[in-house]
Amino acid sequence: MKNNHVTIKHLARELGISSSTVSRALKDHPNVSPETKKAVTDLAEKLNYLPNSIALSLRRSKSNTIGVIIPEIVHFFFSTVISGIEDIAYNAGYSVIVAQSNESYEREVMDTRALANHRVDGILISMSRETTDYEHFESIHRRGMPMVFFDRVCDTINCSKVIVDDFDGAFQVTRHLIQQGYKRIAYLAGPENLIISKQRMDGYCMALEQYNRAFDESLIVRGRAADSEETAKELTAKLLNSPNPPDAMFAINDRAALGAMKAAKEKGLKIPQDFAIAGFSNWEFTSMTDPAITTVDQPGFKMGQEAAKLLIREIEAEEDETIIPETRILKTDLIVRGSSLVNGHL
Amino acid sequence: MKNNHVTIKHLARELGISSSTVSRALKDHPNVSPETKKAVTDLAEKLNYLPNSIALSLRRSKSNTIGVIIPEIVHFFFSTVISGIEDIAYNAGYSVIVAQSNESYEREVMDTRALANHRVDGILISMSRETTDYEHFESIHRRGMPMVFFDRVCDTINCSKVIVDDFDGAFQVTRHLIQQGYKRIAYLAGPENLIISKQRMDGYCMALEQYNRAFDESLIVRGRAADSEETAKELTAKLLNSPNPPDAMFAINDRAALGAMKAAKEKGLKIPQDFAIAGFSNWEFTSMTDPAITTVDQPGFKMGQEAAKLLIREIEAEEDETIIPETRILKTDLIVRGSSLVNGHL
DNA sequence: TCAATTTACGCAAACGTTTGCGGTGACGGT
DNA sequence: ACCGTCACCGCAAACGTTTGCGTAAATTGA
Repeated sequence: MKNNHVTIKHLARELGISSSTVSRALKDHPNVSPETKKAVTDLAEKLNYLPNSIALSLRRSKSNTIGVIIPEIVHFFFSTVISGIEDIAYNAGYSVIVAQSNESYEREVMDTRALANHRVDGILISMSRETTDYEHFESIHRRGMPMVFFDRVCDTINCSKVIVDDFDGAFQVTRHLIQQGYKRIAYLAGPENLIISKQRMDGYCMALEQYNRAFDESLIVRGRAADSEETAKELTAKLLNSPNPPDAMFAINDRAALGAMKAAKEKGLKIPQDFAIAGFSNWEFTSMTDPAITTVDQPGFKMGQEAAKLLIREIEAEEDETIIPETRILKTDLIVRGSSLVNGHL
Repeated sequence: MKNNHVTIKHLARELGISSSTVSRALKDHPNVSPETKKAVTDLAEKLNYLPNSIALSLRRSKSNTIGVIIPEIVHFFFSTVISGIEDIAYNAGYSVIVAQSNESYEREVMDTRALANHRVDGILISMSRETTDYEHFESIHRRGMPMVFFDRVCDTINCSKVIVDDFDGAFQVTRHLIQQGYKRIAYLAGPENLIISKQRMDGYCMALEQYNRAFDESLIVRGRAADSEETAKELTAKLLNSPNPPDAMFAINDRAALGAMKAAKEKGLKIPQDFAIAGFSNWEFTSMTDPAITTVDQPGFKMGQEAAKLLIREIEAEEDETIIPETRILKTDLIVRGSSLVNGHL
C-alpha cells in the first residue's frame, strides 16, 4: 500500500517507450510526436503521476526551497514577515522551510547547518538576540549560499538586508506627540546594544531638536523595559512618581507601551488627557486596548516580501552576473490612536 | 565561487579511495580501518563536508520533512501550533515546510499537491474554512501518505486527529459565570456549520442544565459574530438594548468577546459588575485589555506537539505494523480574569 | 534512385549517497 | 603447501529525473 509513487519509469514501461521520451513528452518537447505526447499525458493523468522533486533537485542541484531562520514564530511581527515571505516564495515556485532559533545562539547555529545540508537555495535570517559571533553565517556565505538578513541584521556580512526606518518612525511619533501639545515627552528605551534601539532614540532626539525642545536626560528611562510588560510598568511608575513627571511617553515597543499605560492607569492618570502614550511596531493588540495605543506600523508583510524578492533574485542570477548587495529601508507608518489623540481631532 | 559543495566523491578522490569506503568511514562502519577513518573524518572536517540530504532522500525515498497546511500563519493560535510542531519535528530530525491556505480552498488543493510532489514524509493539516470537498486529501491518503488533522479536522478521512475539548471548555466557562452569580448568561454563537461552534454551544447548554437554569433562546445570538469584532459589537449592542438584557456573555471566541466588551462599555456598563464577559482561545491580547478577558486556553503548543508525534509515529512505523488512527482530545484550561471576576475572590 | 535532411526516439551518463556482494591480501593452522 | 578466516576495501546498482548525442526510419529534394 505504501510507497507506490508512480514514476516516469512506470509510465515508460507501461507504454513500451523510454523514460527519456516520457520526460520530453511531459514537458512538451518538440522532438516527440503528438500521438506519443497524448498517450503519455493521458496515462500520467490517469495514474496521477507527480514528478519527484527530490530527484529533480538532485539532478539540477537546486532544491527550490528557501530557509527562514527567525527568533520565534509566535510573534505578531515575525509571523507577518513569514507570511510575506511565503507569498513571494509560493508564487515563484519555492517552498519555505522555517526554523526558529528561540533566541538561542546555539540553536541558530544548528539551524543554519541543518538548512545548509538540506541544500536550500538560499536563507533568510533574522538573528537571535544572543548572537554576537557570525562565523556560522560567514562560513556558508563564503561558499556562495545566497542570504538576506531582515530586521535583525548582521553588519559584518556583505549581503542584502531589509530593515525598517526606525529613525524616521521614532521621529514621526515624537513629532506627533509634540504637535499634540505635550511638553515633557519621556522615552522608554531598549537595550543599548541593539541597533534599532539606538536608531529610535536618535529619531526621538531629532524631533525634539527640530522643535526646539530641550533634551532632558531625566526623561530617558534606560533599562530592560523592552523585555517585559512588567518591568516597563515598574520603570514608568517610578518615573511618574518623580518630582517633575512627564506628560507623554514614547516606548521602544508596544509591549513596553502597554506596561506604561497600566502604570499610568494605576496612578489614576487619564489617557491621553493627563498622559499620552505611544509604542512601536503596531502589534495586533494595540488596537484592542482601551484606549487603543498610538504606534508605528512596521510593514512586516512587505519586509518579508522584499527580503524574499532580494533572495530569489540572487538565487536566480546567472552564473556570470554579480549581484551587488543592497540594503532596503522600509518606510514606517504612524498610526494615531486614542492613547495620544487629544480633542478628538487629527 | 558557487556550487562548490564538497561531496563524498571529492573526499574519495583526494584520499585515493572509493566513495563506498568514505561513506562507511563517515558513519563509523566496522569494516573500515581506524587509520582510514581518521583520514576521512579529518579531511571531511577540513573541507567542511556536509552530507547532501537531497541525495540521501532520493536514496532512501524519505525526505525527513513534514508539511504543514494551515489557514493562516499570522494568527496567535496557529503560530503557537506551528511552534509545537517545530519543537517535536526538530528533535526527531525533521524539517518543517509550512504552507498557508489563506482560508482558500483552491490554495489548499495546490498546497497539498505541492507538498506531495515535494515528497514530504507526512502532512499536518488544519483545514480552510471554505473546504467542503476532501478529494485532494483523500487521493494522497489513499496512496499511503501519513497525515494528521488538527483543530479543523476532516471527519470523512480515517486518520489521526488532534482536537480540543470544546464542549468541556464551554462547560467550564459557563459554569464559572453561573458560580459567579450571573443570572442571565448570553451566548454569542459562531457559524452553525462549524463543529467547534456546535460543541461550545452544547457545553454552554449542559452547564445551564446542570445548574437548573432555563435555556432562553432570546439569549442566543446567532450570526457572523465570530468573524469580526465589529459585528460582534453590533450584535451585542442590540442584545443589550433589548427589554430583558443579559448580565453576562460567553462569546464563541476572544475577538467576539472584545467586540462585546466594547459594546458594553459604550453603553456605560461596568465590567464585570454590570456585565461579565468571557471568550474562548486565550489569544494573546486577552490579558492586555482593560479589564483582562476571562477565556479558555486552548493548548496550541501542545496540540502541535501531539499532532507531530502522531504523525512521526506513523511515518516511522514498520512496514508490517498497521497504525490505528487515534483521535486525541486535549483538555482546555479556564483562565479567569477581570472581565468576569466579582468581589476579587476566586 | 540516391543522398540529404528531418522526425522521433533510445542510450547512457550524471546528480550524491548507500549497500550487498565480491575480491584481495595477510595471517595462522595443519 | 594448502585452506579457512578475517579485515579491509572497491564495484556497481539503485533512487527518479534530465539531456547531449547517436541512430533508425521517414521524408524531402534533385
